[in-house]
Amino acid sequence: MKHHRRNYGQYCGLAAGLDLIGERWTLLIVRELLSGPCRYNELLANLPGIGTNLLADRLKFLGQCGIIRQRCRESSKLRDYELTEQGEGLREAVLALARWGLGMLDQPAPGDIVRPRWAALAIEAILDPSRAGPDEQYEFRIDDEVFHVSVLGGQVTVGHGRAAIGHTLTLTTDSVTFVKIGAGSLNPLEATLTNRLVIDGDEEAVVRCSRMLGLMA
Amino acid sequence: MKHHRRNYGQYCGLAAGLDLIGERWTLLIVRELLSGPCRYNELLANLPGIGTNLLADRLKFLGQCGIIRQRCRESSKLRDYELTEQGEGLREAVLALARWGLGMLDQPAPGDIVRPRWAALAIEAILDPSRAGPDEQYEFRIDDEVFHVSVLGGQVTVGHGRAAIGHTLTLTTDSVTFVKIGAGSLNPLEATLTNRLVIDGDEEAVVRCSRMLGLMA
DNA sequence: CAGTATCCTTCCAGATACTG
DNA sequence: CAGTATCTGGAAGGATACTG
Repeated sequence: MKHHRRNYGQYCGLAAGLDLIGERWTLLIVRELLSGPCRYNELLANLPGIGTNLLADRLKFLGQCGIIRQRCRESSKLRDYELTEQGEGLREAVLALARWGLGMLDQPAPGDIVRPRWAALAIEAILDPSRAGPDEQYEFRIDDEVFHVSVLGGQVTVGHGRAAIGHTLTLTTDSVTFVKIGAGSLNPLEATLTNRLVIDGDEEAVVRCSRMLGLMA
Repeated sequence: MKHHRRNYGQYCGLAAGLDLIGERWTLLIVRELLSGPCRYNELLANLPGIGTNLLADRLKFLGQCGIIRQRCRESSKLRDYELTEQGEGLREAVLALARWGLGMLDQPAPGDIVRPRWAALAIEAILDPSRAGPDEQYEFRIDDEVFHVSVLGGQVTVGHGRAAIGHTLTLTTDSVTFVKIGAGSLNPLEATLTNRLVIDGDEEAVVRCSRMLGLMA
């Protein structure tokens, strides 16, 4: 006998949305899945503190709502979770919230954890596609992970792994430094001078990339 | 002896944002304030189920975070709450979430409540400023409240009350009908035929308005 | 690896009473 | 009117142990 899931009882887009993804941890699970399918234990590892029962509950509910689905890979018996089209539709909302949250962010509190993919989220949140230049790709090396930003016909996408074709710029940094830059609490120039940020590539590309990320006028 | 407010402990824009506005009711309070300053009892009345202590807690916390402030009107001793600039910064995130939630919304469940201002939020969520035409204003009469949409130099704003200058279109409907249209579960043409939606004004203006709201190609 | 099951703590809803 | 204070049952969250 399942009890009613608590909901706001309002016929309103926001309230209805929050009834689905407003509970604790849910949007962070979506954040993880926005950068690609994940296995159960990957989620558990990237969401320190969640507790396995809660993760299972959330995944089950999100599955019932049609926001995520389980993908069974035939090769191995390992299953993983991925966003459905509906779930992918949360990207804009997540980026908007992340952008706002970045603006409210200051220094990391002692004990705070960071992940390279959250820095990648920051990239996606702060970049302005309307300032994109001609087609090219950038490679971001954050801690031990690699991401690429590709500009293609005015469309900008951020993805995991190396750039498909040759990139015009390589940026190397650590997660904290990048999040700080995104939050505006660290000047990219200062980070470069202290060697916490290393940019390698064509000077013109550096200008185009910085402009797109809103780091210079 | 204050307990620690539960937080995610992640140095990430999204997690930091959720630490501030991720708790139950919080974003709905922000939603209310996005359409203008509100008094305590107004909030209480527009958020059925919240409970006075919880509302007080949330308002206090939002105040401490600098997301809202209390405005003391000298004329009367009545105080009201309004968003700070930081709080206003949540508009895009709220609209993005509302847009997504609208897409997931079906029919109102029995017992669901609706408010005209939530329908106004739906207007704001679905309208596409890039499809705005020349300067003009529209007046929306939803239940017993009036809102205006004004197009001014490509900028589109939705506000409470009547349009400042003459409007080229008047739309009359009820909250449920409008939210349904926004959710895509009711065809505006059908609503017009059944008289649940009445549009009055220049035919050209109707086309421009519908286009901006994404109700026609 | 991918979850259940269990136990305990904290938070929330709803009611009510009180204050300036 | 605009809150604060207190109480209570129930639901949600967190930690840990266990299982196919």
